[in-house]
Amino acid sequence: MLNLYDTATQTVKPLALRDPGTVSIYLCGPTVYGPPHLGHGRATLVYDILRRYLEWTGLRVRLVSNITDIDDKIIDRANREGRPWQDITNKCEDVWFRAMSQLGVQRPTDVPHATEYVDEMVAMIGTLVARGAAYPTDDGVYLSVESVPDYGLLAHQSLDDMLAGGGEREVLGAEQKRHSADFALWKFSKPGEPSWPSPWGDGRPGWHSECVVMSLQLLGDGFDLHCGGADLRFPHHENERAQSVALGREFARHWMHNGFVVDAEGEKMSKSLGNVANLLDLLEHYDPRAYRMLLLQSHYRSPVKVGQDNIDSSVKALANLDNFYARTSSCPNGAEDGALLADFRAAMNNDLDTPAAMALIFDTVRSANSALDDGDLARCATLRASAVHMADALGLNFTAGDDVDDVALGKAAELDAARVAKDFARADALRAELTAQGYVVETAKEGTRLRRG
RNA sequence: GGCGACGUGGCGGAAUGGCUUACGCAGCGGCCUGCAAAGCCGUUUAUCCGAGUUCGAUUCUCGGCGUCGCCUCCA
Repeated sequence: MLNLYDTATQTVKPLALRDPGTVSIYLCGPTVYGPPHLGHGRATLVYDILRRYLEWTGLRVRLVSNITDIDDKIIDRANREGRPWQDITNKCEDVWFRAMSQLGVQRPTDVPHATEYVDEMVAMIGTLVARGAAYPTDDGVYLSVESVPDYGLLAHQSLDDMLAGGGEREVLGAEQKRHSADFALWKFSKPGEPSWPSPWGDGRPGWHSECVVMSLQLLGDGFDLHCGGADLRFPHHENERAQSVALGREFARHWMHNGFVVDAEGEKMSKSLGNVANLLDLLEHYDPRAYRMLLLQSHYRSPVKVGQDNIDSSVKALANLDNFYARTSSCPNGAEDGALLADFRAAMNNDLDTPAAMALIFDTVRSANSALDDGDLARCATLRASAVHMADALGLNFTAGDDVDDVALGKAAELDAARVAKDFARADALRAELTAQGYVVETAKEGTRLRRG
């Protein structure tokens, strides 16, 4: 059973399943108005690892992750660039899923779009108004946070305390709000802006409503887990929960939040700070597995520094795992080591302790290499199968790098012949040539082995 | 000001009231090799400061110092 930190109770507790055998998860997806940044990459990788692990343990996972395709930032960009807003959202979504695919992040089981659920949102807002929890003003419809008794549950702060600080912040919205923490469920549109009809006036939904409607509709009341980046805890998740409470419906029963990506100075990387490190750049310049490896070696709730040193270190670790995979390819099929897998599960079940899980994999890899060196092929096969199986649970694939062309193979044969003939000058020249072509040249008992490095 | 998280070796990063103080990267020494590479073995460097509880604390408590996050843009 997976034990997971729950933001609401601030404790690590078992992830209780509403429906035995099936896990229902809602993950807040991106607002599609720009390229994905490193923080997006971290969030999706963390939950991809969670999903894969749950499936690996035999559970069915329904993972709903939305696309916010209507939002002020989208409209702003469309106006700025003078193009249709759908043009921006369509392109950004394409880029998003291409990047996710490169990262090895599986597509969610459901990808609802905010614009597909506007009618449902209008209906929900109508219910909230009817229940006295929401009210219209000159510029939209707002939820009254004071109608939600435990507002602040996820923020771990009372309304009064929240207002006590941050006094310099500009309060968004009309002066007509009953409470400065009240948030927009519906925003009336200005001329030329995208809009949908509603009983209160044409407009568009506020950010926090879509997730409530889509999660409850697709996953049902009292779904198992709601996830997202730590910055969504408040206000976004708090406000989702507030709507659900105001509706009288049971919302997520467990809340999971991943930590931030921080820059070299240890400060949060985000778009608003203007120090965006683009995920696409990372994917372009490094093995796409490197980011996953980096994240696996830290805990999902800790801040992760993404810098040159870190990425290089992950790339090297990955290369060593690939080495193992290639050199042990002579012992491919073995039964897995049950005790080892039990240790692995124990590590993962402890709030997804992936660093400990990776330590087990590295230990296993070393043992497998030793077994191979000792000629114990049966043990090597068992350890190899175990390592591959564990890595699979984390979405980590090894590559043998064995796409070697015939010309290179010919040179490798020449190299072996030169070594036998003790023509070492010739052998060194051939090796240098192959290395220059990007091959890792390894001398094994059975002859020279080439791998893509 | 309020709330929360956290300070472990050269870097990243787990765990733990005492047992040989993970794991990755880097460094050093060795085995192997014609030399390398790959692999294996060994090894160097650490628990922010102070007090308390305890037979014993890096781990628990209190205080201090410091870092980061949230307090209506945000993964």
